[in-house]
Amino acid sequence: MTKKTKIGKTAPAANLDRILAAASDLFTRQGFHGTSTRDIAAQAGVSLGNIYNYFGTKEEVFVSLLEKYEKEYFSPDQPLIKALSSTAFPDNIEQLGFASRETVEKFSAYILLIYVDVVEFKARHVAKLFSNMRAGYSAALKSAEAKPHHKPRSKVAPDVDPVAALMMVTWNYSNYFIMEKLFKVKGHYGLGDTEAVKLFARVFKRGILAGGRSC
Amino acid sequence: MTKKTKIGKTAPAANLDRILAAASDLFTRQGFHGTSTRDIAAQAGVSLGNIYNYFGTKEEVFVSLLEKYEKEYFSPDQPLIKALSSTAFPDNIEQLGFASRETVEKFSAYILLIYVDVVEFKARHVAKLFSNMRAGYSAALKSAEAKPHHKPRSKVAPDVDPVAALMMVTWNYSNYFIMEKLFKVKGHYGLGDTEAVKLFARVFKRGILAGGRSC
DNA sequence: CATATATGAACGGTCGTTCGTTCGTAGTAA
DNA sequence: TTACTACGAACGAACGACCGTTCATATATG
Repeated sequence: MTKKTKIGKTAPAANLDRILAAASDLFTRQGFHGTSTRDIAAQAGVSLGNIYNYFGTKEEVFVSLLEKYEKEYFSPDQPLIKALSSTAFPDNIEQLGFASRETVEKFSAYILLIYVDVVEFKARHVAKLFSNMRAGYSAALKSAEAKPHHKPRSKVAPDVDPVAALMMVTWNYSNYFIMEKLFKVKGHYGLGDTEAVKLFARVFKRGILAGGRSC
Repeated sequence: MTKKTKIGKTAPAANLDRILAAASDLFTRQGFHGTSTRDIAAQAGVSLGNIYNYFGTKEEVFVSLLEKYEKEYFSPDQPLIKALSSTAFPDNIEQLGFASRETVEKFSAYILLIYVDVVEFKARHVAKLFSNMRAGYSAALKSAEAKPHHKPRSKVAPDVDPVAALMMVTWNYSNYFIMEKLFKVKGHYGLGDTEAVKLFARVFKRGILAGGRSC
C-alpha cells in the first residue's frame, strides 16, 4: 500500500494517457475530422464528457499530441538526432540511413500526424517546424564538428554545400522509409531496407565526398 | 451561336466541371471529411441536390477527381513523363529535376489529393498507383533506351542498379518540390529552385555515372 | 408531350460541446 | 471509530448545429 493511491491489479494507466493513446491511434488511421470525440472516448474506455476535463476542444487533443511527440522526437537520445550529432557529416552517411529507418518506425505516429496537420489544417500547427529547417541542420552539423573527439576523415567536395548535402541525404532516407513504412509500399525500389541504405550511401559518398571516387 | 448551347455572357462552364473544380479546391485545402457537400455546392454555385445528379456520393466526387488527375498526369505530353521517356537515364538527370519541378507545380492538386487519400482513406484509392512502382520506372527506362534516336552517352556505375538509381533521383527531386511548393516551405535548403536542381544533379551524376568523377 | 437538369426543404443521424449530477477519496472534528 | 465537508474525477443525457442523402417539385429544352 503506497501513500499515493492503491495500485490495483490492472495497472491504472491514467485516463489522460489512455485518451492520448486512443486519439493518436484514431487520428493517424482516420484523420482528424474523420475521428469523433465519441470514438476517442470509447477506445480510451472513458466517458465522453471526461475528455473535456483534460482538454478544452478536440483540436487541443490533437495539438497536445503533436507537442508531446515533437518533444520526444528532438530529444538527444533519439537515433536520428544521435546520428546527426555524434559523428560529423559526411562520415556518417550510412549511419544516417539506418537511423532514419529506426526513427521513421519509432515515430510513425508523429509523422502521420504531421501529414494530418498538413492535409486538414494547412500545416498550421507544424509550420514552425518547417521554417528554419536549414538552420537546424546547420546547427547540428556545427555542433558535431565542434565535438572534442571529432576527427574529420573525409571532406565534402568543393562544389557541394555541406549543409544542403546533409539535408539531401537525410531527407532522401527519411522519405524512402516514410513511403516504405508509413504508406506501406513494401520494397517499392525492389530492394530490402539494408540494400537500399547501402545503395543510397554508395551514391551519396561518391557524389558528395571530395576526391573519393570509389567511396 | 453554336449548335450545342447558347454561349452566354459568362462562359457556361458546365455544372459538372464547376462541381469538380470546387471539390478539388476544398478537398485540397480542408481534406475530405472537413469539406461538406454544402461547401462544394456553394462554391460551385450549384444547388445541394444537383451534385447528386452527377455523383452518387461525396466519395464518388473524390474518386472521380483522382481518376481525372491520374489520367492527365500519366499522359505522354506531361513534363515528367516526357523527361522519363525522351532521353534515357542517366543522361537526363538534370532534366528530371526541372521536369519534377514543373510537374509538382502543375499537379499540386493531384498530389495533395493523394495525401488526403493516404491520411483519410488509408491510401485505399491510390494503392494501385503505389504498388508495382518499380515496374513503371523500369518500363519507362526500357522504352527510352529502345528509342531509335537514342545514343547512350553515359553509363551507370557497375555497383548501381539503374532502375533504383532512376527512382532515387526522381523521388529526390519530387519530394524536394513537394516540400517546397505544396507544404509551402520556401527555400528550405537555403537555395533557389535552379541552384537546388543543379546541386542535386552534380551529386547524382558523380554518384551514379560510371567513371565520371567531375560530372 | 417527354426528358434531362436543377432546386432546396426535409429526414434521420452524428457532430462537438455543455452541464447537472454522481462517485471516490482525503481531511477533519467529534 | 463515525459523520460531515470538500473537491477533483468521471459520467452521460441533452443541446443546437451540421452532416450526407433523398425526393417532390419546378424549369428548360426538344
